[in-house]
Amino acid sequence: MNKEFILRLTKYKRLIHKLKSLGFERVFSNNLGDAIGVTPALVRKDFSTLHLSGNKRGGYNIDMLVEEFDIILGRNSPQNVILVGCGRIGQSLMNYPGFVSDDIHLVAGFDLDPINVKDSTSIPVYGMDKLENYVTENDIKVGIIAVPGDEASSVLDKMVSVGIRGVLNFAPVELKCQKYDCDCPCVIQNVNIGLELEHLFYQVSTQDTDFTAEREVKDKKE
Amino acid sequence: MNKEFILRLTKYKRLIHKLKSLGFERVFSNNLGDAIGVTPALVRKDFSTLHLSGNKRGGYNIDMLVEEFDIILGRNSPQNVILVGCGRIGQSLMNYPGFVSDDIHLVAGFDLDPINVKDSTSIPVYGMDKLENYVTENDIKVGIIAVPGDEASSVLDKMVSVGIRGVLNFAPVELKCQKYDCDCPCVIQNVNIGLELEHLFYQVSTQDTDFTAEREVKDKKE
DNA sequence: TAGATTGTTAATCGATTAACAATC
DNA sequence: TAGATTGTTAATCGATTAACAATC
Repeated sequence: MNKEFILRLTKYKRLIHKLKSLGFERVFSNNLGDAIGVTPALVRKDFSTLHLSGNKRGGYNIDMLVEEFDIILGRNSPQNVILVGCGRIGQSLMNYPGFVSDDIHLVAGFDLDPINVKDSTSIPVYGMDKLENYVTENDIKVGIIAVPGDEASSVLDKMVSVGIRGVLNFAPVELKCQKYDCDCPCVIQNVNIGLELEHLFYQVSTQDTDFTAEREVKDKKE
Repeated sequence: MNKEFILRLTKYKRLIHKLKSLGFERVFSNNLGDAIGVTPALVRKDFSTLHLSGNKRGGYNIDMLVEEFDIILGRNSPQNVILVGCGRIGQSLMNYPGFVSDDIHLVAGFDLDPINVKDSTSIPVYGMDKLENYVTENDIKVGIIAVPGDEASSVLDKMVSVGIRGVLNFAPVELKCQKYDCDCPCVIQNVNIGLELEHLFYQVSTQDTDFTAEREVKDKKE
């Protein structure tokens, strides 16, 4: 539900997998908290919310956690993703090494431009007309958009209409799913590189300068 | 300070620029709130925090807002960024169209591998040995990391040591600035594509299924 | 047993919102 | 003036944390 909460889940899961590979058999809430940067109380609260229980003295069983987190995070169903837009950004995603280690499979690419429709990599690239069939036949739920900004919105509509429920958008426009409004059946995550950089510039410029000082002055007044 | 707050600032700024280009001369807190999806009260609070004041009946002056936001977000100093790692991801960033529209200038690339050191695009690519000189001479504060995961950490150290204060990391490892600990002089923003996709899978899988239901049952008990 | 750790409740904290006096 | 909008205070809300009883 909550974004921070989901982020923690993913971190727990990764950490737990690492601990298991190191041979740990149990772990305490304070270890987990230290490692992901939260208080032990929050770890226990989160686990309690997820109905994961530990032993009053022995902490949490690693094997149980691994198993439960795989269920919670849907790791037992295949993590298949398609990509729409196989230009430069799309092509680098097809070669992104992070997917392999995360057990996410980029299974197919789609593109309007026939120039990009080729099997230059190990991932097949089809024309947009094949999208609907592929998605329904392979029960794909998540897709990546890597098309130019002006095509992004219509590509999104198309994807939603064929059944995609989650979208990671790299096009430099902020996409929202408007069709079904609030009750939108598609989750969209925008990765806006320009926006991220603007954040950074702002943070760097205010890191140790007047703005912080101004706020402190203001805070003291209160 | 607050991440949400900074995100809003960037949204305000973009919106205000758009409104100015449409010929608006003033705008009200409720217009701004509607457009960026927050309450008018929060808009007024934010503006108040930033010492931006409006007229009791005439709203906020667009020209004033444009000018002030450019100052607040550091838009009057050049938004120059360097890139370390000019492999596939790096190269697609060099061609990323979002930078142009955001007025961010990717001014140079650096790479360890001499194969990537060439001027294939309009942006020059240097060897890593040139990094320090370039950064100091051009007073660069922000950089992008697009190297393989196992090189990311040492590249970060190098960048921080030559004076980079903000980093956008595309390597599939979560980077933290450890050297100076909490008092870290470098802000790091990790763009972890695998993590984003995992979020999506999780959200899609729980969108309308048991987990939400379970929580609701639990909430009712309370 | 004594010590340690969970699970949960109540307190805290911070961000957002509602409400309204001030005023253009 | 009457109406509309700001600026700010107090209330609300939700998430995090502290604390501690239960218990292994």
